[in-house]
Amino acid sequence: MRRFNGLVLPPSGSFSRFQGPLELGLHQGGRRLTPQRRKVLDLFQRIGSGRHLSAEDVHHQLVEAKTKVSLATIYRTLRLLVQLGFLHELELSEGGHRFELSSDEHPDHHHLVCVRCGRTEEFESEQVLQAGKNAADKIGFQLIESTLNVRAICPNCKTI
Amino acid sequence: MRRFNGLVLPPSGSFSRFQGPLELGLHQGGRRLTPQRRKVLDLFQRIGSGRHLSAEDVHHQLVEAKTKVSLATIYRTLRLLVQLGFLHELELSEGGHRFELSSDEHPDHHHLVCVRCGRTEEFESEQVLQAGKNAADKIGFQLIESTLNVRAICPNCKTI
DNA sequence: GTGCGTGCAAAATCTTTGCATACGC
DNA sequence: GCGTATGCAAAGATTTTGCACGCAC
Repeated sequence: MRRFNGLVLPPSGSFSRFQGPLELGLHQGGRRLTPQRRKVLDLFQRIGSGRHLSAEDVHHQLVEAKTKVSLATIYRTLRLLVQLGFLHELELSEGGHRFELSSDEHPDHHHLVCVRCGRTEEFESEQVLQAGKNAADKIGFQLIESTLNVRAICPNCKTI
Repeated sequence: MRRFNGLVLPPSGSFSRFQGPLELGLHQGGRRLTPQRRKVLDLFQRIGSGRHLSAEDVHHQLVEAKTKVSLATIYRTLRLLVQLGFLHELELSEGGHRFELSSDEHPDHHHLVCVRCGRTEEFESEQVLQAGKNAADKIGFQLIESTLNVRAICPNCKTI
C-alpha cells in the first residue's frame, strides 16, 4: 500500500541533499512558501541538526511559540520537507518516527541508541559509508543514503 | 548452502525429547507453548530467515492456513518472540514494523531498500559490524546489535 | 484571479488493553 | 486446579484525507 496522495515529487536529483537557501526548494514546481512551512523550517534550523523531533513535538513547539498551525499541516509539511531532502526521517527503535535537519556538516551520520533509557548519540563513519556503497553497487542499486542504527546499553543503564 | 538455521522446531504434534531453543524460551518463567505461538513460530520457520512480515501478514497467513488466531494474539506473540530474541523487529522505511526470524547463519545482516518500489535486499558486512563496535566502544556503550539501512533506487525503478 | 495550502473533523491505520473464558502445565 | 494465554471488542495512538475557505503568487 503505497501512499503518495497528491505530493508531487520534485524533478530529478530531488533526493540529493539540499544545498542552497531553504526557500528555493519550496518555490519550485508551483509550491508555496507559507508561514507554516517557514515556521517548521525555522524550528529545525534553530535547534540545529542532531535533534530528533516527532510530528507531535514539532506541533507542540510551534503552538507554544504562538504559531497557529494544525497537526495535519505538520504531517503534510514534514513529508514534503523529507521529500525535498531538507529533513531526514529517522526510525529509531521506540515509538514512532522522528525528524532531523539535513546537514552538510554532518552528512550520513549514524545513531547509537540505548535500549533502556533511549539516550541517543550520533557518530560518523567513513567505513559505514563505504560499506553501504559497496552493497548498493554490487546489486546495481543507486545509493541515496545509509544510516546505521546501533542498539546498545549506555554506561548509566549498565550499572543499574 | 543450508536453508534452515539452528532454531529448529520439531514438526507440530510430534513427540521429541529434543528441545530446541524455541521451546526452551517459551517454557521458561511459567510461559506456555500454545498452539497459536507454535503456529507463529512454524510460519517464520517455514519461510526462512530473510523474509519480512508485518503483524497483519502473519495473521493473514495463519488464517489462510485455517488456524484460528486473533490479531491481538499475533501482536502479543510477536512482542514476546522479539523479547526472547527469536525474531528481529525491523523498521524499514515504508509503512510499519516488520519481523524476521533471527538467524545464526546471517547475524547482523543489513537491508537495502528501494525507496520507490519497496524492494528489499539483504547483505552482510564485516565493515559495518566493526564500525558499530568502534562507535559503541568510543563512548562506553555496550553493543547489542547494529543494522544498516541503505536507501537506494533499484535498477527497475531507475529506468522508469 | 488561480489553484495550492490550510484547518477542521472524520476516517483510516496500527497497536494495545480490559475482561471473561479457555486451556497448558 | 492454578494461573497464563486467548478472543473479542473497545480504546489508544498515530497518520491521512475530504471539503470549504484562505492566501501566496
